[in-house]
Amino acid sequence: MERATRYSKKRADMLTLLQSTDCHPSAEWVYQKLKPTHPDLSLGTVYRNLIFFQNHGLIQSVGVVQGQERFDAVTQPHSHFVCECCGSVMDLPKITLGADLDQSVSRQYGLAVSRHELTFHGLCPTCTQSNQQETVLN
Amino acid sequence: MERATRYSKKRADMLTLLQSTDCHPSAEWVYQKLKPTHPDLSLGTVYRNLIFFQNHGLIQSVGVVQGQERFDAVTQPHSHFVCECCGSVMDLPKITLGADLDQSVSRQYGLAVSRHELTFHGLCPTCTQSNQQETVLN
DNA sequence: ATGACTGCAAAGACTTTGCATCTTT
DNA sequence: AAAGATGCAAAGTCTTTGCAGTCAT
Repeated sequence: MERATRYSKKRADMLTLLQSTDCHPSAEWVYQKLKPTHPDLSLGTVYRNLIFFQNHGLIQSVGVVQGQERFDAVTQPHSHFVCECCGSVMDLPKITLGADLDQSVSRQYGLAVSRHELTFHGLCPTCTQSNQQETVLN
Repeated sequence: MERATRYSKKRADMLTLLQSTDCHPSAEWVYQKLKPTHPDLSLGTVYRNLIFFQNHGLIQSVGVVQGQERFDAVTQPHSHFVCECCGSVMDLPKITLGADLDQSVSRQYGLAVSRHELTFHGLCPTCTQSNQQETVLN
């Protein structure tokens, strides 16, 4: 038995918002962005709809960055870069590994692989620059 | 100015423990394992030492799985598999991408890449089996 | 009318932190 | 003796959840 799903303006706007940004939002970010147009929005609703979208395959978790879970509405395969300093997450669309890798791992290790995630860590241009300035100043 | 570091039996035992397991422990796991030999151990100390080890390059975070941060004392490059059902994390030593990939991303995107992480998601053999049993029973 | 969706606030889970005490050097 | 390491408990952050009211169908 599936649970029926009904229309909700807030949910609809939330999905549109998620699909129109590439910043890999956190719950808090979504909440703040929607607050102006939906003054009575609740953070609980944001969390509940994030779970809803995940269950329906509309978004995926990109993982937890600096304590906050981040999400991505892009379903095409691509990699991510996470800045260890400011926590920004960016897409690396050119870097892909191919879905056959999942099958290869499945076979080699006897696992039921459903997806993979390739994430690079380091410093974004902005943070690299401010780190250098710090070095000069000290 | 660096802060001096002094010997501590608890810290030493904690590192040994981390280095002698491949289960990618959480803070809680470490705490429970050390409790028998260190009855007065505090969870705060575990967290503080995990940060200490990270700062000294002795362990790395594998990310947050089902709400808990997991760590790895293996420094050689390798990939991971995370079971979405039970949260177990296993090494995939045969699957590596080569460090030149980091440099390639650095050049292509103008980022200071320090490392990458390749993680596969799916169901481990145990959970695959119990899921099938459920299906049969329903 | 039914049942899904939401706001609100409380509760939960994990992690961090302040302070007094103990330990290493 | 000085300064790092720890225990304990309180506080902090992010997320989940129960319940009553609201809204879509």
